[in-house]
This record gives sequence, C-alpha cells and structure tokens, in this order.
Amino acid sequence: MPKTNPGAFDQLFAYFSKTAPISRPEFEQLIPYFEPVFFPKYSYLLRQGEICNSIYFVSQGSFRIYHIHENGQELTRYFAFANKFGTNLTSMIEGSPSVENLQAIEPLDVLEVKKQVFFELVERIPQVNKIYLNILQNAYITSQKRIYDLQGMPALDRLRWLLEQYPLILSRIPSRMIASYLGITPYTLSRLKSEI
Amino acid sequence: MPKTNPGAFDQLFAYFSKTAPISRPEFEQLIPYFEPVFFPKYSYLLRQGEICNSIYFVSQGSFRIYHIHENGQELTRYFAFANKFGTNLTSMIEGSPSVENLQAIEPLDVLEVKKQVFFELVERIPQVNKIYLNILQNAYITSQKRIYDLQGMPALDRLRWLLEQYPLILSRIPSRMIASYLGITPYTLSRLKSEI
DNA sequence: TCAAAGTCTTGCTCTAGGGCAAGAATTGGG
DNA sequence: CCCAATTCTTGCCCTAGAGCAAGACTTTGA
Repeated sequence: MPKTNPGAFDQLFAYFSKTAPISRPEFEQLIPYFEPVFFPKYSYLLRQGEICNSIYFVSQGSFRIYHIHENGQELTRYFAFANKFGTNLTSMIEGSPSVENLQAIEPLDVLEVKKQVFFELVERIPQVNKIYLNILQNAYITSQKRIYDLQGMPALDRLRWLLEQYPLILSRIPSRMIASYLGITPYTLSRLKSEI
Repeated sequence: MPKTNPGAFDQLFAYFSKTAPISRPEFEQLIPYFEPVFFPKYSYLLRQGEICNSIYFVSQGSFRIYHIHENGQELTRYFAFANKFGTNLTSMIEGSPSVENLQAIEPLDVLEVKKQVFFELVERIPQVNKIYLNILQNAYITSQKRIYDLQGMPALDRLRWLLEQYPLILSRIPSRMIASYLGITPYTLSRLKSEI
C-alpha cells in the first residue's frame, strides 16, 4: 500500500485560501469528504464509457484527459498538474457516459470527492459553491484559449504556445501525448523539436 | 426606433421554466432588470478590446462570437440563436478586455442584463444562480464538443457535423462566417458544398 | 544486467486544403 | 429597378503536415 502525499490537505487549504477563503475550523469540517487516493503511473481514474462519479484534487504527479476517436486516433485535451482540480465535468454534470479517459501519467496522489457529496457541498457550503463556479469558469476559459490559440496556428507556433504554458512538459510527459494535445502526429512533433 | 420583439419575456419565462422553474410573481420581479434592445444586422454588441458589461438573451435573430488573429484571419466560435443566452463569459467574469467580437448577423432582438446586476441576481436569486451555472456548464460542454468533434476531423465531416446541429445555417448565414467557424477557407467551403 | 517492448528520429512520398486570380451570382442602396 | 459592391465559385498550383519504413535510443521487468 503506497503511502499518499502527506501535504495534500495543506495544499487544498492553500487552494481555498486563494479562491474562496475559509476559516481553519470550517475547513476541518470538510476534510472527511476528501479521500486521499494513490494511482500508479498509467493507471486510469476513469475510462471512456464509464460515468464519472468523482472530482479529483491533484496533490502530486499529473494526469491527462484524452479521447479516442472511432478511427483510433487519440486526442489529449487537458493536463492536470499539482494543485488543480480535474474531472470529466460533462459526464459528472450530465450523469452521462464519459467520452474521455482520465489517466495518471506520473505516479499520482489525489484527494477524491464523490460526485454526490461534492454537489451537496456545492449547495450547502458557499465556499465550495465558489470553488465550483471557479472550476467551471476556468475550465471554460482554458478551453476557449485552446480553441483560439490552437486553431489555425501552424504546428510550430502551437508547440511554442504549449511550452510557454508548461515549460517542463517535454521532459515530464511522453511525446505521443503532447502530439495528441497539439493535434499533430508524433512524427511532426519530433521534427519540430529540432526547430526549438 | 424599431420596435422590439413583443414575445421576448414569454420566451424568457419559458427558458426559466425548463432550467430553473420560477413562479410568475417571482419572475415579474426580475423583468425590470432585463432591458429589450434591438441591434441592426451586422452591428456590434461588443468589440475586441472592450470590456464585456452585459449578458444577452436572444429573443429573435442571431449573433456570432468571433475573434481576429494578428495575421488578420478571423475565427468564429459560436452562433447564438433565439432562446439562448450569449456573452463573452471570459471578459465578463474576469473584467478583462474582450478578445472577441459579438456581432449581430441578422436583425437582432435581445434582452440585456448589465453584468453587475446579473451577478447580484446570481447571488440573491437561487433560480438565477442555477441559470448561471447552467450557462457555464453548457458553454463548457459546447466548447468541449467543438474541440473533440472538429479537431482532427477532415473538413467535409466537420461541415456535416455542423449541418446536423444547425440544418438551416447555410441558408441563414454568410459562408465566410461558417468557414471561419469550421476553421477552413471560404474556397474550401465552397468546394465542399458541391459534395453535399 | 540484459533482452524485449516501447518510443523517438529521420528520409521519402503523398494528399488535403491553402491561396491566387478571374469570372459568376447575389445583395442592397439610391 | 438597376448598378456597384460584395460574396461565391472554380481552375490552377503550392505547401504543411500525414503516413510509412527502418533504424536508434530508452524503459521495463525478470
């Protein structure tokens, strides 16, 4: 049984502090709803077709969200690194089968909140409501940026754009996944790397 | 002074009814916050660089949200038809300058709510809070669909995909704008039309 | 520690879609 | 109702990036 990251709740408290400030005692009340879970590298938090029943706060490591098209080609939409919430929002909101896979790409420590619990907290605790609004807003803004910044831009510029946002990404994450995020083939990515 | 669509508030009430049911008297209380406004064809609700100060409920006509890249090329991200809310969420949420233009593409009747008023209502009126959550969720889901369904798909399939969602769009809206939504040139769109 | 499996690079060829130009069709203002 | 100004179509050529194949380089696990 691998032991999970001990600082996780401090990180979560810090997250609250900057998004929806909360007193220590109030925060302590919430702790029982967040369960520390460890996922080995390349294991799945959720697979295509399943219904997403949890939301995750990453305390260490990273995971990605990706989809496999009918033609077999794979498209990565999001990388979740430390101190980010991540889930399949669409599936969680609609209760519909996920069209996405959530996969750990490094050994991953998360705090998991069950969907039903989470939505109860959203209703009951104003700070959690605010956190949820914030998650939705950021998810939205991120996906807008992705559309504008990637569509119509040549592949090299897209790579540069990604490196600006995640300078370490090329060393942490397999190229395949990066290529699938940028919407290019690994061949092309490999060629682009030599052009900085 | 063109007169605005008289059924607007009935449409808004219908929208509430299916998203966040509200009693007639409660609804009447909200009416003063929604101002009917008419925009002529091709006029702008908001231009790139301005801060978005309102959210709009379309009662008749349509508008689009688009962006102009540095290289001059234009990218349409969203078409808002009757009975949809539309705004530049990012600019409205962050108070940041809009990177998008909102432009009427047909003679347009909207109900306008000022941003500050809207956020007050979101705090104060549970049904409006729910509507707002719903707007964010849908905006998010729509933009996810756009990413998955458009990225990596050949242009003809993308066109078919669009026509499934908006069968009338080709007859209502100039091709230029549709091309810029699909991320292809008007030349290519023109050629594709002949292949159904 | 070494083999087997996966991943990355790189040469070559091929194709979807871009972009120009010129003509046809549509639209709208006077 | 007609002319001017857009917008749409289509022939042509061109380019970015796809895809295959073969070899190099890395990981993994027994």
